[in-house]
Amino acid sequence: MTEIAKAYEPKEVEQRWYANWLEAGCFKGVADPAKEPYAIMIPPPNVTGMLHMGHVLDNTLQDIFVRRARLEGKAVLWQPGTDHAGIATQTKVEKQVREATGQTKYDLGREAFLEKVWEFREESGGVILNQLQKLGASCDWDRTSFTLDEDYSKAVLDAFVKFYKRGYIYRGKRMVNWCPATHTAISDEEVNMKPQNGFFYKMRYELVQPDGERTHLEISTTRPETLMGDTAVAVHPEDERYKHLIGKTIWRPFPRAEIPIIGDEYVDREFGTGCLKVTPAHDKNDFEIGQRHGLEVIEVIDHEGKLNHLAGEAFDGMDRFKARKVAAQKLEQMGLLIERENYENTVGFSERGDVPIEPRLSEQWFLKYPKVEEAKRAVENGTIKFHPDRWKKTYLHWLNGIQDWCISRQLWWGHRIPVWYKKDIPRTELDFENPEHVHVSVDGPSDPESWEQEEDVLDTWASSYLWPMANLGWPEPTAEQQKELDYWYPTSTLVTGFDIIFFWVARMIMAGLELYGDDAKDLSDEEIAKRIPFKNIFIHGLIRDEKGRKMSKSLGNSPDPLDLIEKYGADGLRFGVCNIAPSGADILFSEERIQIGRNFTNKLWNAVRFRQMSGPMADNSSLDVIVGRMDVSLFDDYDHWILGRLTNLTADLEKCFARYEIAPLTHQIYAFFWGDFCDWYVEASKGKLKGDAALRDNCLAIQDLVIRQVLQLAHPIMPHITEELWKGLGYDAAVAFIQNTQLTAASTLAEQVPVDTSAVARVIQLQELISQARALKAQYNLANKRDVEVFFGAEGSAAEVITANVAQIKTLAGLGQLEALGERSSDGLPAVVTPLGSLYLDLSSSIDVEAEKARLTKELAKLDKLVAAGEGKLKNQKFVNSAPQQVVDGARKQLAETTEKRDETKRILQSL
RNA sequence: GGGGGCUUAGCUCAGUUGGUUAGAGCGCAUCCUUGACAUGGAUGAGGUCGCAGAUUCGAAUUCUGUAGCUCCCA
Repeated sequence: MTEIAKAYEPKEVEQRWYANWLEAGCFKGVADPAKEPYAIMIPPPNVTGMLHMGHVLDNTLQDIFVRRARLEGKAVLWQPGTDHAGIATQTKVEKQVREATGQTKYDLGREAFLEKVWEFREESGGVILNQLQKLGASCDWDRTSFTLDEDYSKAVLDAFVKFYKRGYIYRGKRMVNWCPATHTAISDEEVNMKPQNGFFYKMRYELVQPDGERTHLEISTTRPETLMGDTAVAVHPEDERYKHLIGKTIWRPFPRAEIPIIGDEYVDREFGTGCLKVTPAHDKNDFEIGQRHGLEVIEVIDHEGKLNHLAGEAFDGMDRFKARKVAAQKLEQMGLLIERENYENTVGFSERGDVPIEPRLSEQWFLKYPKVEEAKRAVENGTIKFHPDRWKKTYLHWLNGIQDWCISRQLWWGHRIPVWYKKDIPRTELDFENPEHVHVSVDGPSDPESWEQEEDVLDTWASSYLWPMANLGWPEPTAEQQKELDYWYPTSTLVTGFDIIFFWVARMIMAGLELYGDDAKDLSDEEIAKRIPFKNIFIHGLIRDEKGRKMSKSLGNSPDPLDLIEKYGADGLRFGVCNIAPSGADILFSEERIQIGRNFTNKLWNAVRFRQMSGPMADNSSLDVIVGRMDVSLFDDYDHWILGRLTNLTADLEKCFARYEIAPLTHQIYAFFWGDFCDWYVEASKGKLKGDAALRDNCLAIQDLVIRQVLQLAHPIMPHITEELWKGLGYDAAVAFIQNTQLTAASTLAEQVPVDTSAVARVIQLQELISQARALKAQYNLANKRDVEVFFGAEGSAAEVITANVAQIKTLAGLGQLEALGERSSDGLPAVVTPLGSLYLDLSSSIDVEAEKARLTKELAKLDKLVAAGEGKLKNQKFVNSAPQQVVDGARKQLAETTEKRDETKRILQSL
């Protein structure tokens, strides 16, 4: 730091230090039995994704945790990597290919298409990781992992095979959420419910045998396009209106067919007409009703969301939304449509395809979740802790109503399911119990030519749920990997957003419990503690825009983090993001709100710059050396005070980390450094720095100590600037990088530096006095005059405090003279009352008596109220008897002070 | 329908187990380019802590009810 720029220029500093760190191998995770391990597995971003604000938040928090852990002397591993993001990546490449050549993936074929995807991933797969480096992320990049890496893939298949052999995985024809845009099944968690404006159609189906009263039944539906697949009409079995019709039949209007009327308790009598058309092929509930009553399942909508020939010739090949209108028209023409009313209902949308999902019957692979009870127990008994704690309710609630997970996807990009079918046996005749029919293994059959592999791949989450263990060498660790597993697993903390508690967090826990270790039915608490993937889960909110809307490309409300880094610096952005990251669910983001980060880095920069300008640099190589430069006999009240505050800050931050309370971090550091250190301590020091050399050097040693500690405390949040300043002030003489130093604990600090607590109390009084003096000056538009003369009316100990600190008071309040009032008359002088007695402004002329009277009258009223409140409280015997002694004493002291201030204010007012 | 969360200054939010006179940042007003910093300094205005009860000597904080907003699940 030879050339000191006036403003901090982050760009060059950040690039330089990041390169230095990489070169020195600062981020390497080295298992060291002498140290406590601390490991975080990154939530893998999509391999083809771009950095967005959500990543910035998530990774800044992780970096804060791991950098703090290093300063606490732990061995740290932050494992980076990406996942293959099945649907997202495949659709992206499909689109690219289509735009470039007009070809579909079917034109290319499976292998050629996958080559294209791999090419795409080679080009863009590293982008997001480079972006994380710009943010300063201290991951062990040598370990960068990808869910389709060879070893990782083996782990995924191995898990599948183990689950299959243990009976957790099965194949079945079920209703799934079908995405007609991406042609694949998706899990319940990938369906977003959105309110939609549509119509509620009321129509009539003709009874085959009229019951005398009526010839038709009225039926309500939002989806008339499915009526061609109706195979029954259901009523509630106890519905007086209809129950006599159960067992009779009714005409489906088109294709015209006689279908049964059935009784089923699922039907809500109050809803609509109380008659429900049942389409088992295209509605989950209808399917279940169909199962109960043995109904025929007629599929009339295909995988693309188009109707097929079973819907009738007129509809064959028609899109489902068009078919809805056409079906309604047709009903109208037939005189069967009674009314069409506006209706808002919620419709499930495919997260990836962003089209309404189509419930569809299809052959899929399912995973029955293992170790659900243990997964609950681990969280209930605190083996795994959520931070904030309340998220465990969400987790437990989900586990209580958990349904089997559809893990197959009709995609090509992903882990192809390791199941082979014998070629000469028709699929419908396969016996899954017979290994001659169906082969399940990681490596496949020894005679692959006589087998056909399952076409489907696994859901991406069915690979990333192994992330913590597979990255460390599970399931077949080498001797070296075994050591790593023993050392790092279970990992320390998982940092992620609440939106993937179901998708990922819970599944990782269950996978770990089932797979990490031998096959076991019931697990003891001890075994659970060994198998869990992580011990702590830090849940943060989602970043939204300033109006609370989700950030999205289409709204254009999502800033590019790289632009923000360009403008504010990575450290500024990190500080800003950390500063607005409360524990609540949503974080409203606006650029305005992160400017504080840039401002703070600049403040830090300039304060250190001022330290350099204030006097000669001295040996800063260690805490002991700096303490050795200090001379307690020269300490003034401010010296004691700032060191006391520094110890408090250190202790407060220790508490924050221990409790996973991240929100207060930046506030604490900001308030101490800007408020206490710069605004008070440095300002109070300015006189000393120009005077006596011994006093000056003592003061500089204290500043060096404070800055050193603050740089360490702030380093996890702002790694680059703190490293630069660390070197700039020569703290690096013994250890090259700040991250390799030990953070001094609050308890050690308290032992090293003597703090006179009575001095701390005096400074608080002095600050009040100085603020009052400044306010008095401002009242008379003298705020910026530095030669103002002020008298103080204090006597006794208060006068001693003022006299001892007269230089600092003059500097801080900007006074030319500060003398005892003595024999002078204070009549007519503007005055303020402080904890150390009254101050009088020497301004006999040009005083606005009326304004002064008004101000003091207002002040007096306020004080009267406070005195009354205090007296009332102390008159209350119950309060005096039952409140703790210190509270009562405090109230007495408070009242005494307030009363004195009130009386003094009254006296001054009367003297005017 | 089930579950969670929120409601404190104009805005965004802190407020630890109830305890002295409820805080911060931004914004606003007034003044200031004095040799660290205008990405700055000083001062000030601004709050019946959603509403109604209850417990308590004492409630922003605990409990009950209630209103509004929001998220998740069905």
